[in-house]
Amino acid sequence: MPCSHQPRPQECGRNQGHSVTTKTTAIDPATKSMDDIVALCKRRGFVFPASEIYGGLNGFWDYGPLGTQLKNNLRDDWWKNMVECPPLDPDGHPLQIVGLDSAIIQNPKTWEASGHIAGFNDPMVDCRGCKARFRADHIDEYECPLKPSKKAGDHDKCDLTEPRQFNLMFETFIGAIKDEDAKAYLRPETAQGIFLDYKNIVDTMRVKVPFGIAQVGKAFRNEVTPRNFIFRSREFEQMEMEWFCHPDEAPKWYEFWKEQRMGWWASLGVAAENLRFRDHEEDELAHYSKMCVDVEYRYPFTAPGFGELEGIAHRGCFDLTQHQEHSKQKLEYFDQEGKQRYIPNVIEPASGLTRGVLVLLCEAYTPDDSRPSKVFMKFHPRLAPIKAGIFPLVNKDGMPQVAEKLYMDLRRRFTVQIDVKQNIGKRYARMDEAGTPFCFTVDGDTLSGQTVTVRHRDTQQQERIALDKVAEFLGEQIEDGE
RNA sequence: GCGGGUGUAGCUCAGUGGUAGAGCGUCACGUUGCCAACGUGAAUGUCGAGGGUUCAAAUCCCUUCACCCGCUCCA
Repeated sequence: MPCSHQPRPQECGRNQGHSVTTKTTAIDPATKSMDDIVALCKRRGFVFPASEIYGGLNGFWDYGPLGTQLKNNLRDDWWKNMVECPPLDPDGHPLQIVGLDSAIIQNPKTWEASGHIAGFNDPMVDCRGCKARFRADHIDEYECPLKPSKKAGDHDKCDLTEPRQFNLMFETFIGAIKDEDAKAYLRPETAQGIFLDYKNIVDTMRVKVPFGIAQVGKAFRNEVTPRNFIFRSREFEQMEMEWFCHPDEAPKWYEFWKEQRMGWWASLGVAAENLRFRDHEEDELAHYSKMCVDVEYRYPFTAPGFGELEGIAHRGCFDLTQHQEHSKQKLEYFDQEGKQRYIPNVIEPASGLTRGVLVLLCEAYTPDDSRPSKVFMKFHPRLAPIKAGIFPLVNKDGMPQVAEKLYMDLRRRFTVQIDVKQNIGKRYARMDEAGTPFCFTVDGDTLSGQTVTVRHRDTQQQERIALDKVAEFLGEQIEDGE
């Protein structure tokens, strides 16, 4: 679960020694307009407002055909790097991480144990005079801007509303009868499902501490103010991994995962200057956390400042201890070699998948007045929703037939599109907005020389390659990037 | 939740009480010889939604919803 934080000025946070080097050619996000990005997302089928024909629904978004593909590609890359081919430990051995897909609705006791029911139900008080809202239990700390010399506790009683409950968890009811006994919650984070299945996994999967359990899935929070496109929505998707380790080794692994996670984001083509770490101050740490650092991105709406993308938290033994107490099930780990019994500590890299999609969209968005589309989406080829467009230069002289054959060939391995309509420039322009890194064009020389042109999205340059090497070319480009 | 702004075709917008419009995009046919070319034709709207005033409402009034900005909130 990403940790909470207050926005801070840019100067307060600095990259703290991560060793990633990325070429610094990125466009300043402050020059990108969120309105333009949102408009392109709709125009090209990345993201739509949810239930738009009924006027939409605040805090909910649909991922269109290209957005879904982009999100799946990001999710798959995370899964591959976390579960299927996890990083090597400092000694060069592959880490052990297994996958999980737990239920969205769990026994409600889960959320009592995790602290969410207590933490999600802060009674809030509004001041009618200065329109401020604050926690009822913080009433003495609050300073009213209208009466800066006075504390909120000094307000006239009639200025303050009664304390009101704000429940940030979505409630639902199990079964057809809607009463308190049937009340349940949509999970506000995916992490707890991992702790609930921790014992099952230890018992069945032959894992030994240290090991990890990874999960990708939806989570729901009844946010007070959904804002900034898909940055804060009420239904969102998380990618979380809980790393279980010996308490003595937790600080080491905390540093390890911090570096790993930053490295992964950089590997997706996110410019180093738009990423940074920000350590949480002691007073902003969540109830469960001993240490927490955010990976932050410079979003167009936060620039020149940064906003949260992923949180790496040292959760100590809080969660397993809580669940052990509440469930009365023994969740200790027995170390055969060390002959010791203990509750593992947890390091949690938790990122927002949908927030990651937003980062990819913002980072890829590249205005370019020199081209017909005026803008193109510079996705890393590995993440691009469409890998290549296949075009006959003109729709005659046998070119469509050759293009069709190439398409039928490539579609088995890659997400590709064929387009025979209208002129070639229009087709290139559409692919620029979709962020398609390559276009293969069948022209007159294809018929005689068995070659096609490759048009590169970022440079608009063309080169000629053999028709029977196209699949190989595409495979290499997607593996290595451009 | 508070304050301000916006809402008319897929997009950008015009229309201030009297038959719903333009450009771009989309689609079809023709054309095409590498970057949204051209010709002809076509589709697309309860003017965000609901209610009210009026002979008549995109236009005036009320309510509501969504989005944007600023607060607030974000375990």
